[in-house]
Amino acid sequence: MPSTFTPHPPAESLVPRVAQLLRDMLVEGVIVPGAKLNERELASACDVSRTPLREAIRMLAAEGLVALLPNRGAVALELSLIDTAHTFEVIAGLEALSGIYAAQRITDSEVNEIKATNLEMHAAFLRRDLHNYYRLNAHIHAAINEAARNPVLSATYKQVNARLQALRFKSNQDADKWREALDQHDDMIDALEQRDGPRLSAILTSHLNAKRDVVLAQLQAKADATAQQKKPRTKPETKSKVI
Amino acid sequence: MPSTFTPHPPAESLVPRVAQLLRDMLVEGVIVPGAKLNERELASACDVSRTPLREAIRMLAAEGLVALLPNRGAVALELSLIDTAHTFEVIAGLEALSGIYAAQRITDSEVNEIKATNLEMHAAFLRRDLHNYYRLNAHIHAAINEAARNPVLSATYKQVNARLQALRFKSNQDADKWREALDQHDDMIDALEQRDGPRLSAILTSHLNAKRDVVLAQLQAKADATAQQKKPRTKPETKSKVI
DNA sequence: CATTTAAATTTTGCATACAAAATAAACTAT
DNA sequence: ATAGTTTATTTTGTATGCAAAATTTAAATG
Repeated sequence: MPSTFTPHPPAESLVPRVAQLLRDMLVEGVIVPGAKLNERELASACDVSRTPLREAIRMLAAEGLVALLPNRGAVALELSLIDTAHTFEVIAGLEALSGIYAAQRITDSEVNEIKATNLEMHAAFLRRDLHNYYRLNAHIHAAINEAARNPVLSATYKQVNARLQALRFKSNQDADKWREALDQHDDMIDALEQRDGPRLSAILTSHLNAKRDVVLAQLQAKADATAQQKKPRTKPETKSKVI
Repeated sequence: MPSTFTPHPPAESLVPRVAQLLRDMLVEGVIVPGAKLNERELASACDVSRTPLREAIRMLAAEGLVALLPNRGAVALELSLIDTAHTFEVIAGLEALSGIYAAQRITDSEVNEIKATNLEMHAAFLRRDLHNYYRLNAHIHAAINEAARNPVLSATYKQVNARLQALRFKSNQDADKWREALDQHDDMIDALEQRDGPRLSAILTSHLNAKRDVVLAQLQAKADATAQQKKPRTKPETKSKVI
């Protein structure tokens, strides 16, 4: 109980706050995929008791961001190659759906905002500014989703998309594919301006499929590298702790 | 090791079990939309303490089956007309997506199983056997979803669909529309046999749109009736408890 | 008699306590 | 030493206790 007066009143309850903290940690990669969630540790880190922490963890489990192991707590979601492919299939479907409705419901000013963001993204590309490129890219996709004017769709999209974000696959990509992605974004905006839902939907689908291929290739490469690391000789002198 | 031998070992932990119990109660209508979930009451009904019950409730909240009200517990999901429309849009999109992949991945024996179920459903229609009609209908849609061979899609579909199930809109429908729905099912199977994904997808979309219209009309009618009920006179003698 | 206001009760939210299970450490025997 | 076994420690799962907030009931005021 804080005897020192709290600047902002008790605010909302702990569970949603802790859930958001954990969500951020998972999506930002502070908690890496496969890591186990120690209740005592996280509880003290979030400065709450285990009760609200556990309730938050259960919410994240229902959201698919962590997996619950009976009697063994929770671990951060770890997507296999096949899981990732499946998740991309769903995301592609949800974005395609967003595209259909966004084309019907988007306002002119929203289109303008997306156009502006797209230009900023091109600028980030020219500067090879990965961080802002990804940020602006995510912003465009989120804007299309919002323009679909369907909160159920938005929530579903965000939930599934968060699992992919937790992968943290923002590595530098092939220049050609990158340029291709930018072209697709230009096409998207064109379809949006013409309010051509089916075309926007098709572009989004192929865009997401291309992204899926890039991500899967990266994951595969990373997996190969890790496997290589594991047997450079028949047996490395000592188990070199890979931290 | 338990000294008193347990017929079935301790089994799994309480939270998943309680969550499924509550899920069933919500989907089966034992807990009606808008009803408040009393923790003490439900805990004793499920024969557990409030701790695992609360964790289960948080999971259902993340699944969208209940809403959490700060300091006021949880209430069973209550969908407005517009919420229902939004949810149907998402379900239609997810089923359309399932259709695309199911056409690519379904086996002959799975198609046969669906054909058989479809015939049983026709039989149920002839007998005006609502209960089995709805059961078999749900079974067909679930089978198509499974045939898409995408666990992420299946899970997402089930999660969103559960919210609609909780509406319990299984009232007797217009005979013409009903026949129409049956025709659409026949068409679906035809498209499946031909492995025509886009066609199956289109049929599923229009099928779901038709279903949405029926459900919305029913909800509207019910809402009108309730509104009517509310002012037959300036005030009914006593608040007649509608249980 | 309706409408506030105040007291009593219930209910939620959170922390703590304890048992069962899992994990880590220490020990023994080969 | 190494494998297996036993003991200690940690960690999870569940129940209980208590304070704050909300709800209900009763009293009081106009």
